Amino acid sequence: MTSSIEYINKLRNSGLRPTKQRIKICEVLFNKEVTFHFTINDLVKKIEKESNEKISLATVYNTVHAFEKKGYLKEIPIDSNQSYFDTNTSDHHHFFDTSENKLIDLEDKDVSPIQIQKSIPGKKIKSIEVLVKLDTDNQ
Amino acid sequence: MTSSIEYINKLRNSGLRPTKQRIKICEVLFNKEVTFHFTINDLVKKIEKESNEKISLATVYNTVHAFEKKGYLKEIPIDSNQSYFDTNTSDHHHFFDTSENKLIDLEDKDVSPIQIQKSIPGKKIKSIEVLVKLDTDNQ
DNA sequence: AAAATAGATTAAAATGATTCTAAACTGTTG
DNA sequence: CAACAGTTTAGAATCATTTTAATCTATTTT
Repeated sequence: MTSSIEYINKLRNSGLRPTKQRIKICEVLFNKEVTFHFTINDLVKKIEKESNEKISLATVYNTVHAFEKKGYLKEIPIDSNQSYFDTNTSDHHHFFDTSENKLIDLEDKDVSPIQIQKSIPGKKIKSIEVLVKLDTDNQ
Repeated sequence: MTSSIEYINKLRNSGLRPTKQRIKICEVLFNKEVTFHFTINDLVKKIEKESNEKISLATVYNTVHAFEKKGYLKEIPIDSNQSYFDTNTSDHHHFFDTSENKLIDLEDKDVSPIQIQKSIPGKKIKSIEVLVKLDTDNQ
C-alpha cells in the first residue's frame, strides 16, 4: 500500500505533473503486492472496476507510454495485435500461454544465464528477453 | 534456384492448391540462397518488383498465414504494430535493431544454451525465443 | 472432356488497436 | 491571481489485419 503522496512525489520527480488521472493509474498499477501483466484494455477495465471516475482512453495510452518511457513499465514483445505491459520492470523473462493469451513470469533463477557471443558494430544491447511459448499438453 | 514444379509439389503435398499466386509467392520467398525477414508490406513490394502481375493484399495475408501454419514461415515476436516473418524456420534467435526496425539473425552458436527450470502443469513448451534489442551506440 | 464441387482470389468494406487533433482544463511559477 | 506550459478529452483519423460475398480455378466426378 503506497499513499498518493508518494505517487505525487514519484511523478513530480520524474517531471510528470501529478494529475488526478495519473495518480489513479499509479494506484491501479502499483498499489499491489504483486506485479502483473496487462493490455490497455485490461487496464481500462481495472480502472473502471476500482474507481468511479472514468479516464479517457487517450489518457490511458498517454500515461502508459509516459510510464514506460520513465521506466515504470515494460512492454513485452509478443507477436500479438495488442501490446502487453509488465509492472515488473526488473530483468526477467516470460512464458506466453498461446491457448489462453496469458503471460506468466519466469524468474531469473528459472532461466539459465544467457550470453550473446555476437556484436553488431555501432550498436549496443539494450535488453535480452526470452519468450517461452506454451501450448496445451494434450498428451 | 528451385523450379516451379518443385513448389507445385510442395504445395500439393501440404494440401494447398498450387495456384499462380502461391507459386509466385514461393518464388519470392524461397527462391533465394539466403533466408530473410519481412513484413507483409515488404513482401508486397518484393512481389511487385519481381513480377508483373499484382496479387491482392488479402491473398498475400492468406498465403503467408497458410505457409506459417504449414511450417514454411515463422512469425517472430516483436512488440511492434506489424508482424514480422522469417523464412528461416529453424530454431534460432534474433537481434532487433530498434533504431532501424530491422531484424538480424543470431546463429545458435552465438547464444548460450537456454534451459528453463520451471514448468506449468498441463502445458508444454512450444518454442523458446530470445530477442536481443539493439540501440545505436552513441558512445 | 464437360459438369460439379470445393477451395482460392479479389476488391471493397469492416474491424480494432493505437495515434492524432484541437479545444477545454489544470498544475505550476512568478 | 495571471500567465503559461503541460494534460485531458471526445471524437476523428490512421493503419495493419480480417471479413465478406462474388467471381474464378484446380481438382474430382461423371
